[in-house]
Amino acid sequence: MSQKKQDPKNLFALQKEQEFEFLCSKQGLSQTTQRRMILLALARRKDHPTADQIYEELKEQFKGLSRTTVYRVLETFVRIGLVQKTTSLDAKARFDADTGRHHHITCMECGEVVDLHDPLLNRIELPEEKASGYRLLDYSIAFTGICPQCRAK
Amino acid sequence: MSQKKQDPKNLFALQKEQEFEFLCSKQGLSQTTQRRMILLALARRKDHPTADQIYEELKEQFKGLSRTTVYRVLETFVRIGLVQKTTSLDAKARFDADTGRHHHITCMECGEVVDLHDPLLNRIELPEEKASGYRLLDYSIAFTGICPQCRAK
DNA sequence: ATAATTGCAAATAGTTTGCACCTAC
DNA sequence: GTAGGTGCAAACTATTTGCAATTAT
Repeated sequence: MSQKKQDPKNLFALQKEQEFEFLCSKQGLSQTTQRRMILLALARRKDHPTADQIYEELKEQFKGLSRTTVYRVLETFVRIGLVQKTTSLDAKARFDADTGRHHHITCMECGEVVDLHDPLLNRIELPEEKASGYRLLDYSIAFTGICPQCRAK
Repeated sequence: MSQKKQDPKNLFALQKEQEFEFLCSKQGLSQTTQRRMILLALARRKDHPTADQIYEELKEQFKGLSRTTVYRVLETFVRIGLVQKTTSLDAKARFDADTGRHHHITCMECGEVVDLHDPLLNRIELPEEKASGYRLLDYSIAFTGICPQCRAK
């Protein structure tokens, strides 16, 4: 698979591509066509696509592309810090009987989630709707960290 | 299925049970044994279990319980506001090429996620480690709201 | 009585894995 | 040349759905 690309690369995408090249060399990862395409497809979008959405977007132009590769490449990108996942480590739904405003800490190592109650953090005022166009209802702060057990290791 | 319960109900669980009874009457929902058990199991825990974890915990004591019911009951609880989901509406992994600190708005209706860049929101200081025991690394604020398209409806 | 709820089995969706072939370095 | 990367098919895990049987009100 090899293909000329006529992508409308915006500045951000260009920047990401450089970061990609740098990180690949640094970590000894191959700069494959698939990785480049997947990164550019993601960088070009302003929403937060799922692996499947990226695959659907690319499969037309890049016939041989496999869904598996998209999943694998995206995980690699997360690992090297080129991309981030916006949902929890393991994408299972988790439930909480506490419906009051409170915050969560997710351990980066083991994925466990605990509550954080801190009145100081409940005073954030909802940003103006102007920029987003959304009607904002509530918020919750998602902290990432390392839990005591995992720190001990 | 019907069973006496000798649960170590803490205050919070007791409170939740009352809220459950109130919401059920108000919304014309049946107060089934399953619903009560699932709610108490969740309220008793201080972590954020998945539907499967709740099912695994309960299946010993309540032989006939079905995994399907646990999934359904938890979704019902979320719908009536008795419980909240800590992960995104659809638990698929979503990716973002922007790895700088920024925040997200998720539409409650359609599940779409967009970025929110607001320097004022980047000044939250990481709470002390004392309470949690976690080493905190970063955070992201998850706003919930209704997107412009869904508002229009 | 009757409408809501449950359990079961089967379907679906998202994601991961094993392995042979391919490609970047 | 060779280690790493990819594609395919098949496995797996989380979740949902159709439907008949059961239960709450």
